[in-house]
Amino acid sequence: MEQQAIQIYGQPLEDPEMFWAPIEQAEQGPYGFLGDLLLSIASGSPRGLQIENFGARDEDDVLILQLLEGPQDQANLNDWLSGDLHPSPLLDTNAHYQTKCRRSGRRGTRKRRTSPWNPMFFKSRVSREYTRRKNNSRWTAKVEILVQGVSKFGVGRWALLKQQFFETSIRTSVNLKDKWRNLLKAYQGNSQKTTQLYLEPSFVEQIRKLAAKQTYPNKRHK
DNA sequence: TTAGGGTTAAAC
DNA sequence: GTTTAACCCTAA
Repeated sequence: MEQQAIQIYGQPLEDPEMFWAPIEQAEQGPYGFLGDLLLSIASGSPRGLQIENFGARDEDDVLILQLLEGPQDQANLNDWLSGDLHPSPLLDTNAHYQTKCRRSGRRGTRKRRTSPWNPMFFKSRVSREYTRRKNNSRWTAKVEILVQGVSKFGVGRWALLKQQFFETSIRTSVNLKDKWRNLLKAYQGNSQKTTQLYLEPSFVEQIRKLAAKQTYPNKRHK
């Protein structure tokens, strides 16, 4: 089957797996953000376009906006990128970020790496760090669901947990596993004084009990 | 698919 | 400069 090359600002997109960029929401939320626009690409062709919410709303949920399946979708893609369908700060995301997305005060949702989505970027080689790493959105309320899932399925059943408890979440099964490991590091045994995430003491106790009952690491489940 | 070491950016 | 937590890599 023929594959239409994807173009952004007239530049052919090489072969990244994914790009992301912030998009503004029409009505201002706490951070003037609706979320991140993500373009998934597989084997040189667009596979999906979605919004990844974070900050302003539930940072874990993913809203699939549109699946890009046919050649006609290139037009839709261009509309999205040019801001015809949605206001987008793609041309100067850094300024956008600095002025609108900065949080002050103690700890909060982590900032994301500034989006590389601009013409300059596309003229040069696409680097791995920008295409692969989606860094640092903080876990918040969903930690409770993670613990609930672990208590139901046990430690190590991450794929099952993902399927049952985090179906629409951006968190992957590996993310869930990593988060559990971090929770244990933070709350198991020793001091809690350097822990960044505050959890209710009773909730911390719950984690400790689970950890004691079922130590990590655990043996593999196929 | 999971366990566990490694890497990174934010927080301190 | 050090620590924390999110994310990456990959053998088995």
